[in-house]
Amino acid sequence: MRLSSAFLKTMKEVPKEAQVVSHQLMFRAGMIQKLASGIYNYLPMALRSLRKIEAIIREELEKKGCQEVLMPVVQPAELWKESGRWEYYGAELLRFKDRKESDFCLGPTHEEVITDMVRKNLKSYKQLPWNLYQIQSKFRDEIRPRFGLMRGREFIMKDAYSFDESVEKSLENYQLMFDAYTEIFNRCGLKFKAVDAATGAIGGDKSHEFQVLADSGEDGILSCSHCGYAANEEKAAVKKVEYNLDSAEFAPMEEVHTPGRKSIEEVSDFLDKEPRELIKSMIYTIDEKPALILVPGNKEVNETKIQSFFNANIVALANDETVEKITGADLGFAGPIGLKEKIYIAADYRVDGIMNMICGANRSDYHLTGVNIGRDFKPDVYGDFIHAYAEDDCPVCEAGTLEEHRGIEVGQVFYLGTKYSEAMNCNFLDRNGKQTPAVMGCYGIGVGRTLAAAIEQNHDEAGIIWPMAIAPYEVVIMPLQLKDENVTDTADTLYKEFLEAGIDAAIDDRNERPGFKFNDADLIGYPVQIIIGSKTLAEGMVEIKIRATGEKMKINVAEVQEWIVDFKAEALK
RNA sequence: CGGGAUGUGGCCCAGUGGCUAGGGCACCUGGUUUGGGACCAGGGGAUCGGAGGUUCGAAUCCUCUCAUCCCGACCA
Repeated sequence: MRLSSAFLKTMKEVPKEAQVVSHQLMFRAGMIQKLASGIYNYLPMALRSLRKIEAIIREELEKKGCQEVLMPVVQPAELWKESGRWEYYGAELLRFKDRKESDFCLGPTHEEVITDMVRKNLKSYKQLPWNLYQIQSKFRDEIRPRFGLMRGREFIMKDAYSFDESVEKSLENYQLMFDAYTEIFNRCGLKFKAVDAATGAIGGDKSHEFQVLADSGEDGILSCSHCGYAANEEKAAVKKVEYNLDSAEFAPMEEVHTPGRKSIEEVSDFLDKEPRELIKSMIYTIDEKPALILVPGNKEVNETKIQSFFNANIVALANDETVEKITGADLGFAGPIGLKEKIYIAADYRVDGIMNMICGANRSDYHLTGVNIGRDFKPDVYGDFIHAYAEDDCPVCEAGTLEEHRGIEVGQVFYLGTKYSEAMNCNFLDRNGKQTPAVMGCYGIGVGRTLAAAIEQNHDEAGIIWPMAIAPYEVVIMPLQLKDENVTDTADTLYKEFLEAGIDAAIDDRNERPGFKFNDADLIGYPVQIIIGSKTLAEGMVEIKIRATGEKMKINVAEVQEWIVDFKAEALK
């Protein structure tokens, strides 16, 4: 590319709306332009990098036997009604009607469409496995788009869907994709962690996220200091046995007057007890059915864990009216004993270890003390319902504690099971001639977010520092004195040689002063700058600057091409 | 959706009742420059987010509205 005619405008100043580094640098380097909130034009520099990421994705997926397809952005409501998601996907799904008043939506993801596509072709187990992917624009009407390409509304995503005849085969596919993702992000030059993850609205019950480590990341990751355990903080398990207050014996259960004391702090202060001796009793609505969740008073309820434990679509705190109806008391005095309505009681494992606990009495201004599981009540089920935090003990090994990092989720793999294939009758004849739903997995990579994450992880005060594999151009040739024909001729010759040698080269032939070109080159972040100046060239040399290290060297003109080919090969290893 | 803030040329900002709305960056022309975002001179570009109102007079005050950003809730 000759920069003199490039569609490129760099900026010294940052638009004030750009808050994170990747957003600022992409603006300044002339890579993106905002069209509306969370909706961007990708300019040539950005698109070149995006295409390179896509090429890496395609290569690695094809290696694993995936096949590329392309599905529509516009999807009919019927399919979404069939899967049940038309109702509960919520406002993030952008819906509209066509001229015949039929309902449509812009695809935020493609489980419905692919399942429909596959069921029309799938007859026999002999056809499987299939793993189909596409790279395409998605639209999600995010409540609060932010941080440029990190959380846009329209964004480029690679989504893949696997179909297998059995759970075992599906999990094999899951592992193949896990491995492919590891390759892909390694090749993109990113430092990342694969972590246990919650499944959210996609459904299913096994998932990993690929998190690029960066302080600006929106996700918290907890990983063990000792073993390999790592999980999204919303999913991170908590070690099972933690509390055993070890009281000598059961105390009698008594009702105590606690006027106006509602919160854990208020009650524990008032009764002069530790928060961990109290039981936090929260009434949740889980897919519209109320349930009581019990956790130790010093812990926080984790709604994500409740959602996956109950395999629920929607989990929310019950409204005040519901709580008062169920407890027969004001808000703040709920407990497991004496509820006016019989509802499901789910207790965190750690509640089991607490003796002579304190909880709400289901009577306004009263709490119960000396409550004991077994004698006074019994939960319907136990589970892990609390938030994990940094410095908690590792749930897996004996030695480690959890450490927190920030991460940018660039990819996620899900084992789905038969959630969609059953809802949408995506069946095949198995080895015994029986109709069986296909076992599915789905796998996403945010392509634009990967680009943004790469910048978050690779930049300095001057600008972007592209990893070689995803740089828009691998090298920029910078003739400094355009009036010196020796300089311009040498630059042109090298430029042609580079292109012939398969090097992505740009030539900065703009009539600008050297300082301007240096700053632009640093900002745009070409991995290598070839600087051609009259004085050095008179000695038959050109100067090379390596962006990542700042290292500069002089090299004979005749050796430049070989050098750059070698340097690129080394960088891509 | 709750809280906070901001809309003045492509970008950053000044102007908070009074003349023809200013500066810097960017852009165009001419000249001088040419190894880390040059300098001088000239020039083009704005119905001050939009609508309504108050006023002799509104970018400035009031009402409504739209858009954008931040925090939260929410979210593969």
